[in-house]
Amino acid sequence: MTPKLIVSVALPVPLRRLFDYGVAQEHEQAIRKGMRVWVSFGRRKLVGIVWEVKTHSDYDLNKIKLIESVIDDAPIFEPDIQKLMFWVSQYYQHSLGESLAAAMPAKLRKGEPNLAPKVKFLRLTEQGHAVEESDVKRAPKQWLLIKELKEQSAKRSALSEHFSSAIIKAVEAKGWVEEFECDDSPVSKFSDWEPETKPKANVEQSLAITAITSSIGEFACFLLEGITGSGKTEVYLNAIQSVLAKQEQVLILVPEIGLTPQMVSRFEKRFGQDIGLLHSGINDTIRLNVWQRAKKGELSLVIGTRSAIFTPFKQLGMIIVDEEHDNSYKQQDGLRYHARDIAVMRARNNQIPMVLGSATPSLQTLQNALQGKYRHLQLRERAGVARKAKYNLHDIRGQQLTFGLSTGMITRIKQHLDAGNQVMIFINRRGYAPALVCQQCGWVAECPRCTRSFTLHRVQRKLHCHHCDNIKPVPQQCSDCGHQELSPLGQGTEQLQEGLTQLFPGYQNVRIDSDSARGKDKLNAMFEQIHKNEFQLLVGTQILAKGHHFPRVTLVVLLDVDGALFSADFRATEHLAQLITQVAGRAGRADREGEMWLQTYHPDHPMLQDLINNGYGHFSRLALEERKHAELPPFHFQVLLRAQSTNASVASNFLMAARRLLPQQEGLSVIGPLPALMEKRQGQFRMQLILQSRSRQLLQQRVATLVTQIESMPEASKVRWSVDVDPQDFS
DNA sequence: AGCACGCCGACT
DNA sequence: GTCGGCGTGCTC
Repeated sequence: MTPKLIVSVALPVPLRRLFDYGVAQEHEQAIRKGMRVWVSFGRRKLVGIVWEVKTHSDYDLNKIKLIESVIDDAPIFEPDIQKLMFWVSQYYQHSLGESLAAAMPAKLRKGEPNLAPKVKFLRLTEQGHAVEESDVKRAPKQWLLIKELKEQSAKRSALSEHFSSAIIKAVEAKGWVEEFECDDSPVSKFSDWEPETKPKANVEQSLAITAITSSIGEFACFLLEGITGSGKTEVYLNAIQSVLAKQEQVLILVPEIGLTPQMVSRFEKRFGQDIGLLHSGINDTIRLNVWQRAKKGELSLVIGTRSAIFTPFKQLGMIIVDEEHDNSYKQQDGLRYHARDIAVMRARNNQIPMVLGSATPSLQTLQNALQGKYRHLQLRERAGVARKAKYNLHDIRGQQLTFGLSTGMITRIKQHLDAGNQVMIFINRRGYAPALVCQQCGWVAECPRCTRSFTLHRVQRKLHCHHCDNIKPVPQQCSDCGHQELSPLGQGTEQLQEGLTQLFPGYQNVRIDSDSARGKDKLNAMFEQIHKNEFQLLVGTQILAKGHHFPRVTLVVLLDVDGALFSADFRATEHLAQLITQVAGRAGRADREGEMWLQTYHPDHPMLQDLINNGYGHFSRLALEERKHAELPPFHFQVLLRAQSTNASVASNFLMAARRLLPQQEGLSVIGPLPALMEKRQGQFRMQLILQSRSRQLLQQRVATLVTQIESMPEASKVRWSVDVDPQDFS
């Protein structure tokens, strides 16, 4: 019998189309768009999202299968997210099913029920209610627990914060207390909370707050440009307060490593509410819980990294994207979305204001602000303590370097240390040395899969390929000539740390990079130690520049700025300027101005000159002019078609075939196929085709048809290919 | 992407 | 004689 109802289902497969299934009569009443269903697909079972409920199908009704089961009794995707995700899948040219899967908490993706999680509570039994203080004279702690439970039952987890497990077990064993399960009710732990006294806003802050709050209830996008210490967070807090007062919710996006416990506690203290946190350290259970409570409207505030942009809300009133220029907002595989850009679309759909905050706005956002698409709010005054560090270029041409440091720089570091201050040194390279070379014949230890030199890690006694995670023991001899003297070439954080131990024996140093900060709380623990002045010399990569303020640091040295000046990536100078400015803003304090030194072989480079003399604001406007002349983003839009294969010509032929599908057209330029910046990685040859246009609409249309054509191309099944809209990274 | 089918080479 | 290599093709 042919089914009366047909549903189009979005499935987590890379195929850019929907699949029709029949609905058995028993499910006809229950099924609606946005619900999850189990379906059989080929030989496997998948969780899909119902995207359309209809009465006929264009597909062969004899071949159509029935839905196996309907998982949800209410849609997990409400109309606003449906609309957003449809736009996402079109904009990023990605399968709708995979896009929706990326927007779901893992547990829902796996088909687990969308039930409110049960939480264990403890309550008194009848016997327990009868217990008097005199009955437990010898067990005062037990009496305290009983007394507390006489008032009301409580979460087991909350009780175990004040009572040891021995005490809880003891009263359970006596039959006085029993466990029961209940929905996790959002009992606020801030019942006795009193709002902290709000700092008085300065003129610029007040202007910003008024501008934002007067846009509540309509779409408006603000660029809040404020140097570090200018009180951006205070502006956020005030704007949030106005949204919360209307019983609406706020979503705050933060970079991957920007979410510090200090920041969370600042929000908790101000608003006295539970805050939903979503970042890499949050497990699947809590993730689902936050998702559910935000959707029900039980959480007013959610702070999260990139993927938190997909969190459903009952009544979203504002979105804030902090450190908007940060690159961790761009997903680098699968659905290659930019959370900031989706946020703008979401705010527009929902007719709510959004705030993009940064001390160093991305050129894209700045351009939007300059041409009036976003409102530009600036905080120029330093509201509180710190003063900005003073920039200096240090010409190292013809200088003798010890561990990458000039003699003059070593003296300067010593002076700062002897004055009781901390010194921070940046080097953008992990490990001991970026290469291991044979003294005799010049052979370099190379990763066979990437044809790039291995990085020597002395701590782990391993060669490590930073492009594919390939790890090898350190060879004892050259594999070309057999010579036994292999020596490290170049310098990484490990070697610099070793050097600092030698050069400054009286001072403690610490290395902070993704090797040493592995583990979830390790990084925060190290920052804590730095604040306690347990270390005076801080060595690290970019990770050191994000999110933290170092009031004791009065000298910052950047060792390798030159790489970015001549990079093949046109955004390298933008990123360097952002790094330099961010670091400068995070060092120093009121009573002593910090200094910042950039060691360079190119002290006359116009970009460095402009940045140190005129600051980021001037630099970025000049950089925009350059981008305009070079016809690069944000003035022109790009889409990258990537292809990889074990065979270089297969990848290249595929892209050439793709290129032939594009008609010569006014306003569309096609570059390539060209090898990627990382030409070979993990044994795969990587090629790319760049499509570029002044018109986003034209580009979008051409890519859409191109992708459809590629899908039916025979060469397409022989390569791994993907589309990257607004690529941030050409590696 | 999976997953199976299918047709050719080295093993018990 | 079979196990298993990855090329090809399909998924409502």
